[in-house]
Amino acid sequence: MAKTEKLSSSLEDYLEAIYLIASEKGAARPKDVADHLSVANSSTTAALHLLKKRNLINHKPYDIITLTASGKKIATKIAKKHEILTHFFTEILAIDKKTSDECACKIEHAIPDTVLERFIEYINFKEKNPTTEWIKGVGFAYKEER
Amino acid sequence: MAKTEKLSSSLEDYLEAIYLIASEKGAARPKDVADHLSVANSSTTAALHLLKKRNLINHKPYDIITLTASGKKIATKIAKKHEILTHFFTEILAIDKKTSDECACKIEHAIPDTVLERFIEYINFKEKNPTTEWIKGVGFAYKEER
DNA sequence: TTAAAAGTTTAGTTGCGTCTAAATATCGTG
DNA sequence: CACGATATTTAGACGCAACTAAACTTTTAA
Repeated sequence: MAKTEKLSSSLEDYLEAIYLIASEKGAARPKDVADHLSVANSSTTAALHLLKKRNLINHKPYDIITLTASGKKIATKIAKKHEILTHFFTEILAIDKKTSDECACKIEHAIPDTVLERFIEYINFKEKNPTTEWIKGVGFAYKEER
Repeated sequence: MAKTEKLSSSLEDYLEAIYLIASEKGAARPKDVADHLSVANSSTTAALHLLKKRNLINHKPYDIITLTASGKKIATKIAKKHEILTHFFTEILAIDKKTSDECACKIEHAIPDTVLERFIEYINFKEKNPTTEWIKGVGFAYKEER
């Protein structure tokens, strides 16, 4: 197994972009990634070298970019974080889509898995029990049980 | 009025640290700041130069650090963001204090004022109306009224 | 089928934020 | 009050992530 040092926010952004583009149109090209992230093409090239060195993507010069198995695993997790956070902002805090997306994009790299889990549980709880109180119920139950 | 370019996350951290230390023990010294942020003393010196250039702090070599009026205004806002986010994590998501603090510290720089306001309103609403549903009530009311 | 356009990479630069090492200043105590 | 401990600053370096400009490759269209 390759070294699993934490990715920088920047590299996470590139990986996520590749994942989203590939999901949408089959394969990602450097230009797509650069456009998606609003960076210069050469910045993407540099990032691709780093992601390839970590075995997260497959890429030969002038060719398309695909995710390796471990790259896909990480990218999926990042995209999910983004999605959950956006959902929380739009559906719970009633914030507009654009702002929600921007916030999610910036903070998704800083939210540990354990905290994301709580967001998910909280959202699910709210949606299944719209009239029940989480704070004094499940919230406190967590504090005692875990 | 001095140029009001957005502070980097890093400089916001230094400013917040100075504010917290000063609140607690009257005046902040470079060493206190360095310890608080777990950085080298010389990193703090560099940051102090930048904050002074922006007229956010008063500082002469080998002397204590104080906040200017505008520095205090910004620092207060950052500290408040931190406090609100920590409160949300601990009281709403029932996350432990340490993790909550770490998360708040990382994301406080990325949350726009408008979003923070929603966090505050949401927390207040939950605490005043523990059995009422925000999502289908006030949440949707916001969407219609604003 | 070839020339222009579009995409990609390389090379070199910059800014920021950190670090270590070394120089300098201040503080505290014998 | 002087000297050792502690704090602070300066100097110099590094890594990261972006940029521009220029070289090179691929695609497209006349």
